[in-house]
Amino acid sequence: MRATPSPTVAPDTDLSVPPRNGAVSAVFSSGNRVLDALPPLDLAGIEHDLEIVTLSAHQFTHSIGGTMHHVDFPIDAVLSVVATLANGDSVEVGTVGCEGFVEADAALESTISSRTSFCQVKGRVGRMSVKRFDERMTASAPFARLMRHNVRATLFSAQQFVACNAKHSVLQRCARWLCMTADRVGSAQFTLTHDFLAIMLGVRRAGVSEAADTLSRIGAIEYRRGLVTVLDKALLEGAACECYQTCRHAFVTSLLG
Amino acid sequence: MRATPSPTVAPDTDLSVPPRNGAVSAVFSSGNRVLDALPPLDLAGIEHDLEIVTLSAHQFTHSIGGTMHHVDFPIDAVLSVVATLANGDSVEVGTVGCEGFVEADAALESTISSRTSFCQVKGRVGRMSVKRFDERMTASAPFARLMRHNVRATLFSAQQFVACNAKHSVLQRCARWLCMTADRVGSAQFTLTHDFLAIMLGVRRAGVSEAADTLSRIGAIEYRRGLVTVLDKALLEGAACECYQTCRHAFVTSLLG
DNA sequence: ATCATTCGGTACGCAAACGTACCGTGCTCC
DNA sequence: GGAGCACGGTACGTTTGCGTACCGAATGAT
Repeated sequence: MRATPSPTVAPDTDLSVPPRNGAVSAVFSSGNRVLDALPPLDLAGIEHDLEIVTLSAHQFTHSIGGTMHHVDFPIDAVLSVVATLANGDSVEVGTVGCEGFVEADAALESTISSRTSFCQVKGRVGRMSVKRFDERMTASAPFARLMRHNVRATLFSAQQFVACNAKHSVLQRCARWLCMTADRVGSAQFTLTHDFLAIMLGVRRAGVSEAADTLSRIGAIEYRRGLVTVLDKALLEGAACECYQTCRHAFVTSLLG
Repeated sequence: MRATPSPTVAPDTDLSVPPRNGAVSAVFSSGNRVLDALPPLDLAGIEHDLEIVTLSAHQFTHSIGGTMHHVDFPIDAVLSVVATLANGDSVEVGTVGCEGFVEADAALESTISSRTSFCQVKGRVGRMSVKRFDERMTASAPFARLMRHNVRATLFSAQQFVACNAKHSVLQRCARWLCMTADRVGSAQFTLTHDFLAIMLGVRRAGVSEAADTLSRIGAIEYRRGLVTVLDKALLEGAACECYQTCRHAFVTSLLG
């Protein structure tokens, strides 16, 4: 499931996938950083509320306007939240990996999905029913606080992308996206076609191909038929706009309570 | 304070400024639609928690990273929430009028402002201390619910702007902004320089001038040295992208409980 | 009344990104 | 092994918007 990590991606990057503890560990670890940031008492029994679901690429998890039945806490899957415009174009408005959950609405006293979400990079999520989620929001102040802080980071990120889309180049945004996703899958390698990244960024497919070519030439990535490999994370970060670090910081902070 | 309404802007537009009741009315009305959507019991005594502050144009209300001392519920002022990029450019990531409040962070268990906000169109806000805000969040479930639903609409809007900035033209975005602001000030006339709108949209000043010229030619607006007048709202809406209606709908819905 | 400043109309060349298209290659499925 | 398809490299002309600059008009200050 997990690709061989590239030596240039530190396995303990703040937002990368934490190792899941086996039976030898005294403390349960879900693999999702938000849940794992809970105090032990508030994490207690959470394994019974989580169904581990393996999502395949492009599988939908939430539909705009639909009733939200469950909340997904990604482990090594990466989900995309998209907005669909009147002409049918979809643009990614948020990416969620092990540092967050889908959807934010659940923490805002709503049971209707305000956006459509789907699996961008295949992997596992911990799935919790909205009922259980609500019960925990009510019963556990630390749980509620953590979820709300995560929503804050989600809002912050969306706001950052507003500015990013207004001001930064296609190359910068491509690099940013790849950085963010590399952190989230916790691996230097993941599947992604130019076509899909183009849709997510709201640019041409050819534009992504050009950017990918540039990033390959400088030795930051390698691209082979839908499979990206991050060869040099530092170089990739250098090509990305500051939005990568800014958003990353927002999520790291949100986990600190 | 309120300019003569243009005949083409309905005075009872959903998001426009509601009339403030005088002593003749049995029910207190704050002039902010979120607060006024509260059940009478939960609105009780709120006038003692609100200080009516008149903001002048470009006056800051919240600074990124700063401690949040108060929450502002606009009455006829319009506030802008901006993101500042590494090169110093500021881009508007949210606009708040009588349909909302600043800042969302207060409803997400945070007392640190995650963004900078300032007054875009001069007018009044109802200012509540964070302490009182928190007390009401705890004491009144309807209050908390309303605030959280408002945050949901704020997040939705930010996400919409991500897609909007990726896909819509300067003309469409200018028209959208003017529509939104006209609703929020509840008047067909307000002060705004091309320069400022350009900064907010993240485009050139000259680009806004061109768009304003186009909108003037079709008879949608009139522009005179920092003073816009919406002559034909329907025409203006026609020039705007769908994001105007989409976001408007999100906020209207958020007020319904 | 005069002056300085703010604001917006307009224009120039330029760069980024667009829409589109064509084609080769690698993969998958018979 | 061959057919069909998905994917990406590349290229064309076009459009949009950028950066910049200049100027005149309206406004406000002295």
